[in-house]
Amino acid sequence: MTANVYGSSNAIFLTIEANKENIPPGTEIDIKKEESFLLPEPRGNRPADPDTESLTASPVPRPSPATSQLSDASFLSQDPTVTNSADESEDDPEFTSRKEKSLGLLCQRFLISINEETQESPTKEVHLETVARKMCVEKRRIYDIVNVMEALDAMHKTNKSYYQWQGLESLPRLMADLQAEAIEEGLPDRVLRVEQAMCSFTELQSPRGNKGIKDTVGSFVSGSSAPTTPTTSFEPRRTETEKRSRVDSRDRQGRNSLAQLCRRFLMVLLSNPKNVRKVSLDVASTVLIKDPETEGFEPPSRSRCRRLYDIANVLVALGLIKKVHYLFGTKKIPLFVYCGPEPDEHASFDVFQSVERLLSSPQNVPQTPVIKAQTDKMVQQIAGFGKRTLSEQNLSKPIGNSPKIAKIKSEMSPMTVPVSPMADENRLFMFAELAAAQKMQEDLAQLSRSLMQRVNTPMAPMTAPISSPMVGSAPPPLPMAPLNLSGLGKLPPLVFPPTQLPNLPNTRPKFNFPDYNPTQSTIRPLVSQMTFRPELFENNPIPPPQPPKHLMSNILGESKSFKNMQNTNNNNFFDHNTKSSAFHVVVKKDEQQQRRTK
DNA sequence: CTTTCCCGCCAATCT
DNA sequence: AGATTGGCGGGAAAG
Repeated sequence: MTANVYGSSNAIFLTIEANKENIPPGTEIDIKKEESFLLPEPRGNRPADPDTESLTASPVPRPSPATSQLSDASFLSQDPTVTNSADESEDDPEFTSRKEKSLGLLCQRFLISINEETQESPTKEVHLETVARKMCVEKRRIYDIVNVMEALDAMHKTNKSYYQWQGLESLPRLMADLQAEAIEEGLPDRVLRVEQAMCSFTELQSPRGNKGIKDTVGSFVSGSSAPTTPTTSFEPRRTETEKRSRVDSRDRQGRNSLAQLCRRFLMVLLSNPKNVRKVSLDVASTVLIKDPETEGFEPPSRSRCRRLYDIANVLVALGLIKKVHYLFGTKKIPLFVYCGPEPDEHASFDVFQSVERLLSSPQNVPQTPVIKAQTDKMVQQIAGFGKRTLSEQNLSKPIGNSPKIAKIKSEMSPMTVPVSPMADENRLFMFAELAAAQKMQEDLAQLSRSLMQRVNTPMAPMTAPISSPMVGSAPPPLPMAPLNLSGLGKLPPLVFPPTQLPNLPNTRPKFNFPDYNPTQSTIRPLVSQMTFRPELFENNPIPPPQPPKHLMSNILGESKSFKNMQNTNNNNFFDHNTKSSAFHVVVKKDEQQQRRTK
């Protein structure tokens, strides 16, 4: 009696109570698509913004011709799962849903526009005004995207309102740089500390008290860190204040600028080894926004975090990261998972292909007729663009003679890239890997190995490189290994659950992505199940956690939910009769819509 | 209710 | 001084 269905027309989730024994807390589920790709919710009458209207120059009149008509609510019918929500079917031709205006979608349209613009300009220069006009958005919005593009070295300013498009082919290299920079800066270390601090917050809040051992539920987030680059353990060699700012000096306060934030965000993700590159929103925001020395581990203010959403939306649109949710008790903790190109100085990346695939996926394409037509067009253009401009260096010869808009369904180019049996959704996000796959595949193990050596850190009980093929019945590698990091002597050890993970069938293909393996994902926690030992935390330089102010997921303020939970559900954190069981699995529910009643 | 994030004010910078 | 950029946070939509 703990499954509850919720969602809207475009995304339905089924919350199922999981078995505490079988499904580790924090099981990663979801696969909820990013909003940018969800279909717009037809909402009827909008209140009609009282104030805003008048004053602000709303440069962008109404909905763009392209999107204006998505009034058509008929698309709703196409999702049979949608049974609830009586709020649909309202349509107002005038009304543009919020989702249509999302930064993510905008970003994709931006790419299209850039394409068109650069076609006429051999110098690849684009005029922002023009682009903005073409996209029917106000210039301000374009800046958000441009800033991120700048951070990715995809474009740079040449003149007033003019930017030169440089493309994202060198993204792998950029990633390699960022990764190196992150390591130099000791970021992995920092991330780890923040995670541990968060962990302690969580721990303390456990209504069960924290004496226990296995009391950490859903533990902390961000799954990342640990094995992570054994990277840890290096003192921030501050030798590089200079390279710190690759984003040109014009950026205002640097640290808080969108561009800077974007790069650092990627750095945080890249602080982890392949396949374990994920961070929670709160950890990310704390690491990125707060000052390591002076601001402690309290998640930053709400407003300071908003930028992170902007960045994430753009990165999602580019297919560089995806967003999933990790369930922690009643909360869904957002995790950002890196799925961009593997850092590699020599590889090349094809964003357009990425976007193409992204858009080609029926699951990510809003299926409203209008939107669909729109995205189809985008796909076409992108396909063309990609061919024209990236042809040579395209690593993805696989698609060679492929149809421009290949409907990349479930079996998306299995012939070109070794793909493990994974859910479509999962596979969808692998496109970036796929782009550079073939070659990379062979180098991976080696790369990661060399990286580790380079960092020269003891690799504790981690028996095999994360990227190594799964072997027979060996238990899948945990995303985190017991820590034994030289630089963290003062940090309390993290203890893993003693229980053995069930063996997996030994039929796994040679090349797989543990993080995305459906089978595995149900038995292995995305984020560790580490147990935090407060008693070992004593001499820790890290400021002891203050009275918890928030839940993991609620970095933006106090968590009322949690308070309630503390008060009312105090003695049974795992109360299975509560809607908020600590163990829930959110399953994207597309096919069967089992509304359960309570 | 909480989370996400669009919108546009307005200040810092540039021309 | 006017124009560009872009930090920032209010508040509404979405969940």
